[in-house]
Parts: sequence; structure tokens; C-alpha cells
Amino acid sequence: MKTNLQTGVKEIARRANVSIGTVDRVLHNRTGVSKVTKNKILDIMKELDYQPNILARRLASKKVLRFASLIPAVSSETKFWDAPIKGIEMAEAEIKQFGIVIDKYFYDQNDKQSFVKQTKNILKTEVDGILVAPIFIEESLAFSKLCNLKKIPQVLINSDIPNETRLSYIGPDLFQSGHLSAHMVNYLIKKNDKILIVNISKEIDSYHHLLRKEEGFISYFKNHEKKPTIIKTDITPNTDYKSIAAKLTEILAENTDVKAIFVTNSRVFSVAQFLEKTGLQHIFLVGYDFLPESITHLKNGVIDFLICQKPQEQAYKGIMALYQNVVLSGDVEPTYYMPIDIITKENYKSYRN
Amino acid sequence: MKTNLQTGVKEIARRANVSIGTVDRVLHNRTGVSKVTKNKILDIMKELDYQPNILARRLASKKVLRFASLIPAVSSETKFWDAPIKGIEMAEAEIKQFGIVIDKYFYDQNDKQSFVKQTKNILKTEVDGILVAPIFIEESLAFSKLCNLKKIPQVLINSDIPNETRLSYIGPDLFQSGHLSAHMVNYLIKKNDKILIVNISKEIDSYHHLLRKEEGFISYFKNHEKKPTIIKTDITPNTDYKSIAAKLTEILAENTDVKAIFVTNSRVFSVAQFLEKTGLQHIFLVGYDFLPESITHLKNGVIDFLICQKPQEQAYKGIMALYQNVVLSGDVEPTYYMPIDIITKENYKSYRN
DNA sequence: CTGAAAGCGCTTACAG
DNA sequence: CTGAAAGCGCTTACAG
Repeated sequence: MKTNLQTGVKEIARRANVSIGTVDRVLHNRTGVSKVTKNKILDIMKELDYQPNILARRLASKKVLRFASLIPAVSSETKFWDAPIKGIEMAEAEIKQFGIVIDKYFYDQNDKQSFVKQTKNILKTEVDGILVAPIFIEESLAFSKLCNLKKIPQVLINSDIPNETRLSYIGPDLFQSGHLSAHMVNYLIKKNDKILIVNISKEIDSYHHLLRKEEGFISYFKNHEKKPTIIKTDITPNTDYKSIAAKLTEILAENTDVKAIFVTNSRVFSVAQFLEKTGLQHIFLVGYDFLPESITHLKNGVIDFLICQKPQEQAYKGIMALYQNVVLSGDVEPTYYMPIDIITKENYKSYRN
Repeated sequence: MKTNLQTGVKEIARRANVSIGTVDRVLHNRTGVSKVTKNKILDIMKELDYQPNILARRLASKKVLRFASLIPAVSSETKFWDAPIKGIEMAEAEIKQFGIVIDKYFYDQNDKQSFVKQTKNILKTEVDGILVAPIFIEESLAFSKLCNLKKIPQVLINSDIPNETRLSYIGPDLFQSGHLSAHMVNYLIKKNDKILIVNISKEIDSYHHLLRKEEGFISYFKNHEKKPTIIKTDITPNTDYKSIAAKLTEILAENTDVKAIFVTNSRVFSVAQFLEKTGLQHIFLVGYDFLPESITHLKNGVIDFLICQKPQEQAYKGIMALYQNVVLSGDVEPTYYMPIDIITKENYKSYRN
């Protein structure tokens, strides 16, 4: 702490024979300093390996920094987005003493327009960094471009957008997570068994997300010794329990020999509900996310494995990445794949989202 | 940030009709303030819900805070303790701007006396918080008592000490992790299969640690439908490859029908090495920790599952818990069980220690 | 028992 | 283009 005894702005000012005000100007790359003075100061800073004292900076600065978060609202359909909110709030509690405020925006994940509307609302405000879960590719890309023009750093969570100049992506490697799911299913099935893949989603847009997992899953069994038969069904756009039950009834009637089901998202709890009600618990079931409804079915054995990637931590890390970049001017990993966690009956108790 | 405009020491002083120096005295519970004044100030602080500004406090304070860490040194035997060091360093980088310094002490995990010696060295210094991995129960308890007398908060990682007045334990629930291991082995074996448990340790003292996992493992198969036969072997005190190979050769000659081996610590890589050399890769193998040697064997299929509990994060969280308690005067969970991670061929790439 | 002043390392007007 | 001063919310001697 008191290491910068001889290395603060004061010392730089002394050596450069200028006032600390001038040092501050070059420190923040402001105008109104002669080339000569500027270079002299820059040289001294380099020589001293000057590291600004963040405490002093934030204490002295009047300016509060504003981050915005934009994620889907928690819906009756799934409480998945509860976890990211918690992560954001945790990060906020930690960095608010640095004068950072986080404005939380939400959109309806079944309504593109609500997303667009919120991006506009955000850009109306003064904002120094944005955390976003980009469900809609096109719209997210457009938003991202606007942010880049305004030089606002963005961190993406949950799913990535290709070809993006975002500051960082923090979330799953979707393909790899499908691969792992297949690996777990592999422990459950025998040779030549039949596997059913189930995609459940209202919006066709969130599909690429699920399809990527599906690809990973299928690729695992390419040329695999167990040679399972893999069939799939898409349940869309109606995703209430009734619609799901109807579709599953139909497909399982045609395929009475299905031994395992892989659900590509958190709606695995609906499938579990169905299997339980219809007495089909013997079918192995693997799906996603740590939701209470799913845990119940993990406990009673209807669900065998849940794959989860700490949504709370994704959001927490996302905000902290912004903090790292904006406040500390530090480097941030452009892509941070979250570990792919396997949750079973035996370890769910100590799982931390 | 600028929320405490009307809520700082200044405002308290104004309301109480005293100087800020006096406010500071009661804030830090120092002597030299009359009961009456003290209570008046206390009341006002409560009324204002006063939250000290940590930035200002650390900036103004001359005192640097010292934390000490005491963990086993990395040995040629296992590089396990590399990860905690990294965690400590990460935390250090994050909090050094708050004027915190971490002194790192190491001991030989095969030598009690080296542990005792280091605890003495630590207590010779001015220290405001201690992180310790307590391998030796007795000695750790004694150390802990001394710390309590000196009112130095201690955080334990890796393994807990029963009946302890530590600030917090951050690490595995050993029994539960043994349970999960059994659960994973269960996916690999058939009815009536034979399972071998292997404990490898030089020091009998680190045994309680391994035995707890063993208990969890065995308890899983109590009254289990698969009714496996479980045998065990302890390899101690010599734990070089030769001794391990000799012992395994012996026991596998007597038990040619062993279908799965559970190794209770990171030495699983030695067992893997043995199985590979002797062409016994078909025996399923489950063990602990994310070491490079083990990952190699995970990749080539000799090891089926590794159980790991983020040693780096344990240490990181341990330091941050001290920071939370000492710097921010915040609450800390007395027991924080780390999630029990399952590592396979398919997800090791994204695993974060 | 209490107060007034200096200072931590910065930023922010304001003056020239 | 540059400097001098005030201030952020605390802590730390020092004086009384």
C-alpha cells in the first residue's frame, strides 16, 4: 500500500517539474498538455512503473460508474434466470464501494421486440459497461455494433455471438457440453440402444443454442462402438406441460424401445414430470440446469444427470470482468468457458450455482 | 459512492457536537471517550446506519494488514499444492491495493515438526489473519488455540479440524465425496463385482482424511442392490512407484476378479501408471484431483473419473474470507463445502481448479 | 477526555 | 498550456 511513497503523481510531478494537475491530465489522456511535457511525464511514468492507486482515484472521483445488465426476466416457465440476477447482485455488493451502480434491465425471452426496446433504453443512459445474455442473434449483433460505436465494453454470458468485438464471453462451450452429456448417457445405455433427443423451446431463435448442444451430443456417438440409434423431436412453439406430454406420448408410442432421453435445456423437469406420471421412470434421463423442479426429480431418480454451468457465477464473473476492465483498466480473457458440471443425486447438495 | 454525503464521520460529529477524532475513537472502540459521548455517537451511527467507507479507511491508514498462509510445500511426490498457491496469489493481487500483504509459509507434509516450526515462525510476526491447511490434527489444534488467544482469525482449507473455533472451513465434505465416488463407480460395475479401495500415504496422520472418504464410499454400497464385494489395501509408509506396484501386484494376484479400483487421493496417477504398464486398463479406475499426470491417464482411458474440489479456489476463497472478515468486518460462513466436481475425458478441458 | 490539523493519493473545478 | 487549491472520507499523531 504505502509502496507508492515515491511513486505517486506527486513524485512524477516533482521529477517532471510540473504540477500534479498536469500529471493527471496525461494520465487520463486529456487535452491541454504540450507534446514535450506529455512525453516527459509519460517517460517518467514508465520509468517508475506507475500504478495508479485505485482507492484514491475512486475516492476522489465524483463520477459514479454505471453498468447495465440485460438478461431475460424470470418467467413462470422457468426460474433459470434467477441465478444470474443473484450473481449480478453479489458483484454489485462487492464493487459498490468503488462507486459503481448497476442498472438491471430485463426482457421477455419469447419476445424479440422487448429485447430491442430495452437495448434502446440502455443506450439512452450514460453507461460505462454492459452485461448481456444475447438470446436473439440478429438483434444482439445490432446492439453490439452500437455499443462499439459508443465504445462501451460488453460482456456476454450464457451464449456467445460469433464474430463479435465484445470484451469477453463467459459461459458454456455448448458443443462440448453436448458432448459430455452424450458421454454420461453412454454410461447408462447398452449396445444398440435407442436414444431420444428432445428440444423444447418457444422461440425458434433460441434454437441455435440448443442445436449446438445437439450437435455435440450426436458427434460423440459418431463411430461409437455402442452404435445407438438416435432420434429427435422438437417441441415448439407450445411448451406448456400438456403440449410436451402430448408430443412425448406420441413419439414414445412409436418408439417403445427408447432407453434414454436427452433434453437440451432446463425443461428436462417437464419431461421428468411426464415420465413419472406415466410410469416410465426406467428411461434414463439427462438434461440441463440446477432448478428446484429438476433437483426433485434427481432425488427421486427420474433424472439421472443434470449438466450445469453455474449461471450465477457467469453473471458474477461478467460484472467483475467489466469492473476489471473499466475500473482497473486490466486485461480480460476474451473467452472464458465455464466448467461443465455434472450433477447427480450424490453431489447436488454441495452444488453452487 | 457519494451516498454517504450526509452520513460520514463528519455528519456524525456534527450531530453529536464533537470532533471527527472522537467519532473515530468510538468507531474503533478505542479508550478515552466518556460513556455519555460514546453512547450518543453510537446512537447516531445506528440511526444513520453508518457504513464506513473502506476506500477512505484503507487510504488513510498507515497500517498494512498481514495475512499468513501455511500449506504443504509442493513436493516431487505430488504437485497438488501448486494450485492453492495460485489461489493465494490471485487473491493477493486482488486485495493488495487495500494494503494487504500475504506471507507464505510452507511445511513438509511428511514432517510434523516442520509444521510446528512454521506455526512458531508465524506467531513471531504481527499477523492479522491466517490461512492453513491442517494436515496434522494435534499440532493444528494446538496452533489454533494459540491463534484464538491472540484473537487472530484462522481459515482452514482442504480438511477440517473438529471442534474448532476457526473463522471458517472452506473445502470438501470428505464423507460426501467418498459417497459420490461410489456413485460413479456404481455406473461402471455390474452386480456382485469386486471393488478395491486403495489408500496411499506416507504419514499415518493424513489418514483420517482418506479414511473419511473411504467411509463415505463404503456406506454408499451398504444395502445396495449391486452387492459388490469391497476389499481394501493401505500402502504406507513407502509410497514410491515401486512399493505401490509391488503391493498392487500382490493384491491383484490374489483378487484377479477386481473390476474397479477407488484410490482415495491424488496418487491415483501411480495406480493408473501401474495398470497401464501391466495391461490392466480394463479395470475401472476412480480417484482424486486434477493433476497433469492424472489427466494424461484420463485422456487415454485408464482413469475413468477424477473427483476434484478446486484446490485453487479453496485457497482463493480462504484469503477472501479473511479479507471479508478483517477488512470489511463482514460475516463469513463457518463451513463452506466446495462442490464436488466430476471430471471425465469430456469435460476436463474446461475444468478450472 | 477531546479537538484541530495534516495527510493518504488521487480528481475537480477555477484561475491565469 | 499550466498551476494552486480544495476536497473525497477517513486515520494519525499531537496538543491540551
